Amino acid sequence: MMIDPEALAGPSRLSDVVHHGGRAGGDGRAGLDDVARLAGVSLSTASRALNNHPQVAAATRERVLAAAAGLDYVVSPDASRLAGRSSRARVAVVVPHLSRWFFGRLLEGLEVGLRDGDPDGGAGVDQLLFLVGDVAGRRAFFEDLPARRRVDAAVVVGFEVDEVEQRRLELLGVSIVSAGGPREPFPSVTVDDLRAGRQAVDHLVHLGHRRIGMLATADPADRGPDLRSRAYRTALTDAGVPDDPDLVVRVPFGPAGGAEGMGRLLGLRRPPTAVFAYSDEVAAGAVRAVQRAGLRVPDDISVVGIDDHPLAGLLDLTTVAQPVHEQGVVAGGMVRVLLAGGDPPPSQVLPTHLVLRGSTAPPGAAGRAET
Amino acid sequence: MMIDPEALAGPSRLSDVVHHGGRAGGDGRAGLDDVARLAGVSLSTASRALNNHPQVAAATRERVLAAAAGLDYVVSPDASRLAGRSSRARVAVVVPHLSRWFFGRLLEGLEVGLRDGDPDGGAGVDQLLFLVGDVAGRRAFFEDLPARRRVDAAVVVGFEVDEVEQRRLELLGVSIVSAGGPREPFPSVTVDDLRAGRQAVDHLVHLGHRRIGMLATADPADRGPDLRSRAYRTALTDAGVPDDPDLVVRVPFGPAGGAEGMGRLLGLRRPPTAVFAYSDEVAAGAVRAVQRAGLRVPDDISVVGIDDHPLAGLLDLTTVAQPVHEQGVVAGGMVRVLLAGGDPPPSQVLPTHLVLRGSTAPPGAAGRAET
DNA sequence: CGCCGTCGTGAAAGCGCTTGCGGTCGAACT
DNA sequence: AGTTCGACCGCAAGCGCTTTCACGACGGCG
Repeated sequence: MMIDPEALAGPSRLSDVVHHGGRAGGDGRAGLDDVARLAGVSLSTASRALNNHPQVAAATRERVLAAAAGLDYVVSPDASRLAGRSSRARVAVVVPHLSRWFFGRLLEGLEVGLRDGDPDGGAGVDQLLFLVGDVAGRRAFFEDLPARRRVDAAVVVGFEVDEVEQRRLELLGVSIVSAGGPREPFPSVTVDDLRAGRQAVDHLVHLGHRRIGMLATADPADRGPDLRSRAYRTALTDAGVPDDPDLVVRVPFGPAGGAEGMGRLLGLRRPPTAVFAYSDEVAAGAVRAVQRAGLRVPDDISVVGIDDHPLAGLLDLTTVAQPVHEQGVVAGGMVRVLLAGGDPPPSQVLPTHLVLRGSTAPPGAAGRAET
Repeated sequence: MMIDPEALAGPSRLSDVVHHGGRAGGDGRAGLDDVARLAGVSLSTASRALNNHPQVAAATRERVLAAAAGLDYVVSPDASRLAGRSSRARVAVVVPHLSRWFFGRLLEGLEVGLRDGDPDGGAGVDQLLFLVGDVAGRRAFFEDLPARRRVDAAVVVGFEVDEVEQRRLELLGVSIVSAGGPREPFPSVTVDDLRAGRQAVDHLVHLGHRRIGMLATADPADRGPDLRSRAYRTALTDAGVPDDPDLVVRVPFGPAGGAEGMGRLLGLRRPPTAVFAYSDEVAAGAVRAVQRAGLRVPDDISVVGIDDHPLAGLLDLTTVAQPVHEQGVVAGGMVRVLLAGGDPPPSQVLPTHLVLRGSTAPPGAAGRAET
């Protein structure tokens, strides 16, 4: 340890916590040997008792447990692990962003999925957070593999790993689960982006729109096949609408990007009557841009997004909802299965559904804004 | 390890990675002894070389490093730690929510603060994530202290710890930094909520409002003195406006809460002409409620929030911006100082500033919406 | 009443690494 | 040329646990 224990605030005032044992106020630094001594047993027995080995007599176990409690003892995960026992499992959570609602929400779900049904009150699994947002961070993560040798499993959240990254990941030597992203090549839980996209665009088509724009995003780190864009294209093709490349603009993620993109679309000789945005955050920017241009949503232009972001309701945004929290929960469950040594669970695709709100209407419609 | 290594996808295809050493395709499970053998030195020298001890000859170091690289070796953090060395430091990140923009954004900052200026390419610090959102989780965290013995420092993000929680935290025996929350009792980085509140409310007062409502939040887990509410009260007192308890409503955090609260305010015999919301998310809901009621913002009612949420611009929301990302960065820096054994750095209070947008205007104003 | 299977417990051998304490050897001294 | 002194390196002792393996003490059996 390079850490100076004295760096903490003055003389610790924890004398009133416990002081059964010899050491006054067990300071958490008591060793297993202290416990054993206090309980009047050997190191081995103490260890066995604490690990619920069946071979120790109930009475002895009690004594050890009491001693441990008295000394305020906690096993050293490092030593425990070194000596072969699994201690509490550790999982790497690899996530590109955290300020976007989707990721944060998914992680909240992941946490409950990982902890779920742990009866002994102990938090089930330690989560090591790896933020790989920018290209540099991402490269560093896959190159240096900082999770190496320190996790028993990993979950990759919301982004696609390419061939070589995948190979690097396998070097971790642990099970990997993917959540909220493409469903290759690990056990994963996602939604069907293709279908979600179709739900959005088909909705516009059903309303009668034919000239439909798309606001796609171009995050340098979030590459991979953009299924939502593909859905857009096939939906239009299926509807017999000719392809018009001008109608697809690629913008940075977020409201600003959405506004910018919508600006571009509005600047076209023949602007679209409806727009499908990559996500609600983008859609929100788009709506705003429409309004700034003196037009109305949905009267002049319909906008549909994806996610059902908490603020989507406020913006009265029609969107395709996806179960974000649940994706996390399910992923957490998968990780637990894998940690328990189970077979890789089958990937799951969770359903999405269209949420009708006030940002879409038939082309040229009027007076439907308040519906 | 209870983890079955075979649980991973079939026969790993990593044979093409490296295979300098004796072991074909170093599988990351090579030990320091392997490295030493390959480099033709003793265990101790190998260790020293890898740890950049000055006492090893440059040539030897090179040889060891090469061997390590060849074998694709990584030290076992557990063993390393056990043996006394700090290995990579670990810090607990304790955070109540993750789906709220503020927290996610702050954590992004924290990550860069923790990693900052680490020239050797290694990710500076391991972050252990602890989500303590609900009361149960919070209780569990402080009671079981799952971070015990596994972190070298902790940062508490965005919430206040009470007396007994603080005492529990000290049991961790490590330095603690608080970020984005109340500034007691640890080294902390925050904004002055009192001042931020004043900026918001004073703004309304300066515009000429006298009947000003407040949308406070009541998260069961986020207790502690609500400085923003206090700021509201003193601002009004200073302005000579009599106290009217009806004008303060306490609602759950979020847009829904904001809408609900605004509904209550609008239902008053004499509704306010302006409202100060605890945060932008709440303010957004409030704005929406106003519009749903057939009134206009800011013409009929002004609304001001706090945060400068990314979507605030879209909603044209006047707000008091706070440097969220930066709070994280600074906190990360503090942690690093503490980890390095430095003295507890002084707490920092970062500045906030009013961002004027279209959701506020003098009472009874009209036609300023587009300004 | 002595033999053997169980149950409960200890002693001791590590897990993979770091490090204090010498030892070796060539270079700089006298 | 005989020493002295660094610079480098190896030996071995742990770090705090888990876990074989072996051992004493039972009780039930023949």
